Amino acid sequence: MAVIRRLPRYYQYLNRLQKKGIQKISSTELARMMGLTASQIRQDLNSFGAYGQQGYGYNVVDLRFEIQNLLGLSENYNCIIVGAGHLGHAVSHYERFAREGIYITAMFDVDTELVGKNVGHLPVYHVDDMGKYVKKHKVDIAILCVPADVAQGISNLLVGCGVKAILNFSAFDLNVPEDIFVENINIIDSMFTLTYRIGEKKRHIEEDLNESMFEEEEDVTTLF
Amino acid sequence: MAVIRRLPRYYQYLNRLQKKGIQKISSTELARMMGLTASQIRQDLNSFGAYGQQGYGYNVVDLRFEIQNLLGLSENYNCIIVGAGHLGHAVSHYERFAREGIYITAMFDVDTELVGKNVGHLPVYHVDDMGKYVKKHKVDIAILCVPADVAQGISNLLVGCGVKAILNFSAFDLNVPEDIFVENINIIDSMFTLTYRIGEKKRHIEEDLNESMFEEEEDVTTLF
DNA sequence: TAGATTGTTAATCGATTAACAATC
DNA sequence: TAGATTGTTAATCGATTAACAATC
Repeated sequence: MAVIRRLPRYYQYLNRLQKKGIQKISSTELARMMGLTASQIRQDLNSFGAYGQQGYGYNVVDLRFEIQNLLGLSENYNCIIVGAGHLGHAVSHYERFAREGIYITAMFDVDTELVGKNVGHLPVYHVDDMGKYVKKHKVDIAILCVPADVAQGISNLLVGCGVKAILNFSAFDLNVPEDIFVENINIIDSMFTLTYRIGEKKRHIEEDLNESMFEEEEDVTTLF
Repeated sequence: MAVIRRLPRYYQYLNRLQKKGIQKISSTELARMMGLTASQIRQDLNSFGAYGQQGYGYNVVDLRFEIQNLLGLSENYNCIIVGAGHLGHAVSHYERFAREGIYITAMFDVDTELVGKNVGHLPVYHVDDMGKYVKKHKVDIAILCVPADVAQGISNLLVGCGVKAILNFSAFDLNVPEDIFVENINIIDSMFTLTYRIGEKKRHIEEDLNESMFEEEEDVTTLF
């Protein structure tokens, strides 16, 4: 799992290298670029198959292609956004998804102000019609942009009608059967790791200050 | 670091328990709720200080308060959003931040259509005025909602004028001095871990099919 | 062939889990 | 006191790093 979470980043960097027209890359060079160790990169890539060539390095185009395959990006995916609020709205504008074969085809909401209208190029339907839509269009992935208090209910609906995976932006830990994949993006929690680190740094500085004050005191006693 | 990433979740669950009026919680019970082991919870909490009481468990109110402090949430933070596009717009509507003392006070963009206007209750200023604003208002945290190709440039500006931490929504790995904290939220990458898992499952199913076909063949040979 | 760099094994490190003594 | 549950040490597990033989 630790390796899998690095795969999209490998893919990102290889895309850029390819765009720059760079043909080969060594684990050492890629490590330097990505802030990893060369050893880890070789270990990671090798765990999926020997994509490199001794004495040469990795062929950028080939490796990019292999990782694209590993990430399942040679397939197409149907996708919906549930929750047509600001966040759903924002995600609907990510053009990158379509370029990787991930097609967002509709949005769902309960707000009658929104239902029937279009958000960007996407139609907004009522959540009541979601089950039928998901089955008819064989939706693979749902992007959940609803408030925490309705997230579990919506999730149950989605699972019930055959969605395979959920990208969950709600601040609620969904309970799903183990064959359904959930990826959580929790903006609040991410922010809290920042406030933690700012606070921790502050505590350290205060500690150091106290220590140096203590040292001064010791110096004073030494005087007597 | 692994523990720190769990802290916001502990905080979340303890908030809910407190709201429900539950007064004490054992590591076993909390573990069940959160899908962790009781051992891990005791280890985690103990690494910050002995907040529990043997034979009783953890006092919900006290523990919640301790974790709130650990997360630095007894302090206030000034925060800006850079990039007044859909995503910046969406984040500006997160009311939870203000309730935890994280005050978003302004947005910045280069789009002259947006500059001077208001997005929600937030004024949108030009990025050229960002440095002055950050210094004047002692901005601690910047939420970066800009395209990948300008992210590093904006990051340099922010670091240069004294921002302590960046919540980075751009699909670009920022290069910052080591005393600046960056938390990445990469929606595309998160999506790719889902497509990976869907693809992996598919591969497993195909494998199993091949195996059972192979077994059948063996059965046939046994017949002769 | 010599140089470079992978693939792979072994060593290290860190995080999780198990176990139980301490103690409320 | 007995029961419950933490705090803490030791054992296990997994992930990262180091090292080097294989080989292009």
